[in-house]
Amino acid sequence: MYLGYKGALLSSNGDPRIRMATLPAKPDMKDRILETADRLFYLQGIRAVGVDTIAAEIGISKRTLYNHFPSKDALISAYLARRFVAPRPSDKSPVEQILGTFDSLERRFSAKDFRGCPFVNAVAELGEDRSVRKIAVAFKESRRLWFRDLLAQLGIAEAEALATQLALLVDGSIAQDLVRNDPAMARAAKEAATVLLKNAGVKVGAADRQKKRTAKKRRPRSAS
Amino acid sequence: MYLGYKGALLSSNGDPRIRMATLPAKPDMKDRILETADRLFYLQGIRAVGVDTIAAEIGISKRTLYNHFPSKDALISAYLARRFVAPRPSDKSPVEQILGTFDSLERRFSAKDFRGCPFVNAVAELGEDRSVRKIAVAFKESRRLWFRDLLAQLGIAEAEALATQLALLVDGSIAQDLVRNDPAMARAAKEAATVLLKNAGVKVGAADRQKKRTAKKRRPRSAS
DNA sequence: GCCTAGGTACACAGGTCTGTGTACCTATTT
DNA sequence: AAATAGGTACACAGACCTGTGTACCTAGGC
Repeated sequence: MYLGYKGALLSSNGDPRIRMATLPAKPDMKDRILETADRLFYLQGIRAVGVDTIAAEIGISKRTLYNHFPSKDALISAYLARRFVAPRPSDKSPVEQILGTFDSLERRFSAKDFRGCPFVNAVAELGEDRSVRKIAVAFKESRRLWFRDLLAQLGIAEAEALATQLALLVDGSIAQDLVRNDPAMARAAKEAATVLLKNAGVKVGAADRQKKRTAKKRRPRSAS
Repeated sequence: MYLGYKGALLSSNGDPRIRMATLPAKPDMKDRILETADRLFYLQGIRAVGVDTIAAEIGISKRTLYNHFPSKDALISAYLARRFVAPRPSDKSPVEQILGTFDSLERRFSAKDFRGCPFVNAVAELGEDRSVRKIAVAFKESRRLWFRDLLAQLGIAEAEALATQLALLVDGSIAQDLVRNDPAMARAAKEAATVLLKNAGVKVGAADRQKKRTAKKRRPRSAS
């Protein structure tokens, strides 16, 4: 027997007036669908997850899903749009923000539900789909520009080129971690980023270099 | 009417003795299947390509395909195994080999049939598939070790760490090019790699830095 | 001349996928 | 009280997928 969401369960279960007044105050069905689709798409792959699966996971009927999204493609687009979050402004120094990026990455790599960059994965999976490519490019460029502006604040002449290189390190560590499942890739990227920054004339303080709580079996003298 | 491959066409087309002696010397059906699967899997994605499509592309029946590979999974494994090519030994200096990697990448990026790293793509698409992950890790590690050994030849102390960083740049540029379709990502990676090498005490000659045929709108003084 | 290996053609089982149609049920608004 | 909005249950169309069954045909080796 299919029960669906709680409201249905209760109301099909005796006196309908028993149901709690706030129950059908479901927190926006559309959001629930999107959130579930996000999780499944990201963890298992877009093609690997059918709309049936998404609906079943929430406990709604497929019909309801299609009442909120006209097609799976629309759901995919919404999924990627939802993943496009701009970095929030910070009080920290530009250098701290730049290097902190790699600390964040390391934390995310350590989470067991990290599965690479959703945009890169989507492009890899969906190939030449125009809209997917478009949003993926926009995302990559937004992060590059974020780096560039921070570097510009530091007065770096080659901010453009260096921002691109930092973006390479970010995506490289993500790809490597996706395959290897090794959060140390983020540390390696941070060390490389530090060298690049220093080479561009940025003063990198020791506090920026050593932020980690647990340094596991690292050679202490490894320069950067 | 279905004709299939040339041998069938000719022999069903009048006197059977007309057929050229070497025609059914088909260059190993298995290889043809694998080569076609490779092309389609790589360009369109593994899940996106059915065995029907592969068979139709060659002009053979699906039955023939299944006589050579017991399942699609086996075909996928063979595809990835085929992509696992170790870098061939070279006479060039270690530095030239390392930096030449990025020149090769730029050339590959410029080809219109480049679609990222097949191993990363397969992991992104197939998720937690054990055998896929295994071969992908092996491939990534083999390249990292190749870098490491070249660096060791140069007497670099931190060969391990630096090799990892170079690998990050390689995969970063691949991911970025997959999304952006911009071969310049390889140049950016090469410039970053040059900085890292110099920082490790490697002497990088001008010949290593300037190998490109056409330098398009580059600031001439951009350090590396 | 016969046998075998490896093709071909074609049907089909059984599953999954996206997307729709339809009838009903319930809560809120008017 | 009636209408509306947004659920549910369920069937189904139509496509596509992997994989199998079967009967045939042909070239080459014995």
